[in-house]
Amino acid sequence: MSSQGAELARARFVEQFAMVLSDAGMQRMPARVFAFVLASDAETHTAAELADGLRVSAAAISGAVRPLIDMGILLKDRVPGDRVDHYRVYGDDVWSTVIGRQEPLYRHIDVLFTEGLKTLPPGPGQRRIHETREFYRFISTEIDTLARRWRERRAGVTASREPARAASGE
Amino acid sequence: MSSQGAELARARFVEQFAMVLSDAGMQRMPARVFAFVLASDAETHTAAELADGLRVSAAAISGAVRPLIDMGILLKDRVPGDRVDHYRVYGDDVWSTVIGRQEPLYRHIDVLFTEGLKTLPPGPGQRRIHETREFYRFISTEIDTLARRWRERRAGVTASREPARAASGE
DNA sequence: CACACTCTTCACAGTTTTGTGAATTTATTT
DNA sequence: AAATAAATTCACAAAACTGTGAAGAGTGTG
Repeated sequence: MSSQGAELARARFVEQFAMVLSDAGMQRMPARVFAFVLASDAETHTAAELADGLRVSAAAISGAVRPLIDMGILLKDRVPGDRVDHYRVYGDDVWSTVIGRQEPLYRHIDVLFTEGLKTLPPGPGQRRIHETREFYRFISTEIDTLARRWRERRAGVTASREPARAASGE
Repeated sequence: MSSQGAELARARFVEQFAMVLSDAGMQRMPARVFAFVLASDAETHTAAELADGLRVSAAAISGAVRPLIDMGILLKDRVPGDRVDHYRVYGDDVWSTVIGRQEPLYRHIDVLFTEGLKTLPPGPGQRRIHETREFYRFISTEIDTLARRWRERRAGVTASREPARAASGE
């Protein structure tokens, strides 16, 4: 069936999902593309399909897709003989990818705090900033553990719903 | 000494720290106040001090402080006999607080995805969204572990620099 | 109770973001 | 090479966001 209503519901969900990502710091348009790519049934998408599905211009897609590619979340490839780009998510475990790509951010933060600590005079402020640097370092290391544990759990989850199953979620 | 230069350096650091928080989704002004409160040597701050230290208006402080209080990061109290509010960070372990306050967000996300899953027809899209919900649930649970482990590590870090020490950070 | 002072709210101006259509560039086919 | 089609860039209009000054509300003091 795949009625129009169903597609409308999907579009609504994509938008709300995108807002969650947006609140978490991702720019709106890339967030939309990412949400769309996850929630849609196709494995690859042309720019036209994205533009069409999200009801935005080709220009917007072009701009939104680059940061996602830079982040290593999306992959662009063009099959010789076809003259359109095909986008698809990198790897079969997006969230591991997303987790992994945080590292440069934490490196940047560490530099910032280390520089800052050099200029702060001793005192409660310096103490708190030092502790904050330790916190970010802690998170940075824990992220590896987190990624590993996620892969373990994911194996369990995907195993339990192997072939595409019946209807409703849950 | 506490030369003007030193305070200027602190202000610069505060601004950069605030930008990190801002990139991570916190609104700019609350981020500034939070960064300022962490990096300054005082344990409590009046609105006037915040406005002065950040070179912004009292109105801006008023607006910035509310979300921080709502998040449970800042505490406002007024000593009887004084007619100004005094702000200070809640608890002595800010980052545990920050971690803890994520829960409502994850609850919201879970509802959103569960609702969404009801409307998505079976297929790769539904499968990915289901997996994404599992991912968020995973993170949500892991956060408790993370908080506990942070408290452990923090005990070690603070112990090793007990009284405010010499100069440069690290 | 009237005063003094702080905090908050509000309308607004300046700035930044966002997304578009048109023009340009890049790539592919004939 | 010329022609065609897609992707990107660019200038711009619309919308959202920020922070301000001023007015108003709340609170403690004499």
